[in-house]
Amino acid sequence: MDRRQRKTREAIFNAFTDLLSQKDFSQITVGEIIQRADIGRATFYAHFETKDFLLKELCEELFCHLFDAMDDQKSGHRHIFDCDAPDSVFLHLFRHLQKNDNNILGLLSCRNNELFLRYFRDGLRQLVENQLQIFDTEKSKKLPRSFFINHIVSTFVETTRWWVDNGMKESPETITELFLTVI
Amino acid sequence: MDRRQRKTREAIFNAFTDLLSQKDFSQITVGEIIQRADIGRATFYAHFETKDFLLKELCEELFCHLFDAMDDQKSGHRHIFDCDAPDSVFLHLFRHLQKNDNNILGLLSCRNNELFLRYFRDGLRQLVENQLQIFDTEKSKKLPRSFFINHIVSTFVETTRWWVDNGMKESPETITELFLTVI
DNA sequence: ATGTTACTGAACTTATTGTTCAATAAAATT
DNA sequence: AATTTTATTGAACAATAAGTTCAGTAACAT
Repeated sequence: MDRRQRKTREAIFNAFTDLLSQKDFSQITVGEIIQRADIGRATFYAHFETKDFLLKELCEELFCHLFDAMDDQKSGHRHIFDCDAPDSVFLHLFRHLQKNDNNILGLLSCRNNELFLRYFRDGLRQLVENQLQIFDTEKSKKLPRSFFINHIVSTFVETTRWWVDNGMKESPETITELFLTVI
Repeated sequence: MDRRQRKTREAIFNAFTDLLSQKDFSQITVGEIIQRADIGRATFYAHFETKDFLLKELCEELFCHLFDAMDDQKSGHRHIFDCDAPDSVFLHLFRHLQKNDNNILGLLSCRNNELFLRYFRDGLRQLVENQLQIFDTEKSKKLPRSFFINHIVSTFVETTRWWVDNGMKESPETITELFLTVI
């Protein structure tokens, strides 16, 4: 990819995440983005069809990065639900989130958009589906599969949200424990 | 309240819920609302400052109605977590939702707005907080209070969402059971 | 009957979106 | 090094929507 393209793309993403941490997605205008990114209006539209697509691509970058890192580590780990096991996928996820390399948490905070959460959930859902065979307990067999997956995903998202909204005082280990307790 | 005011207010609410069941909140314009409600533009703004306030007031009406009905029945019911008990608050909630008197479910469906969900959660949170003393189990005592409340509320919302998105094939009783199983 | 309040409709300003295009600068190709 | 391709620019443009204003009219209350 052209260096110029990479640079403007980066500039747009940076400006956009900055703005997202300050205000709701729906109130961010293209004008603000290009002003902060210091690029021309036409350039923005050369890269992204709409603001929605910008969010979509940003999410894809962030989440693919996050979930790919998980996928690398998942093979061979059986005790996904043993919170003492240092290789718990969920613990890894919480640790990655805590680092907050690319400001995922800013976006996850409650003032932000449903669209963003949808991408996060979709990524998680895939991850959980891949691991599902591992935790067939007596309890889970009574439940419809999609319901059960949905519940795990939702609980993970809401746990993370609670964590962020309360200042992330707890360690990833503690949060993983809380999460596994309620599951 | 003036009959004229009541009528236009009603007309606006009706037009708005109609539109909400068809498309996302963010894509609904004031123009569409007033056209469908058959009122003047200035009239709309005489009633509601913005589209956001319209949603806010609509939610307040719907949820106050819903949760007030619950409050009427809550006193004296101790076995809130016993799903066989016919007086389970959650069962009542699911039943009320199934009736869908005022199209809450249309609004709850996944394509709709975060703002709407926030009001729903707020109402639920209050309800759950009021009932919290009832279910102090060994499990729940280990958890931070706000985390636990949040978890119950989230699980209720997500259960309902799953129910709606899957066509509401299950009876309120079944859903209550699923809900209580994962809690 | 009179005064008050709510609705109307049309015109208007402002803000935002998304497009177009000719000019320019950077990258790739020969 | 010269040439071609590609990305960016900036400004102008049309289209849509938000929100305001106000004089005129209809409904309500006393």
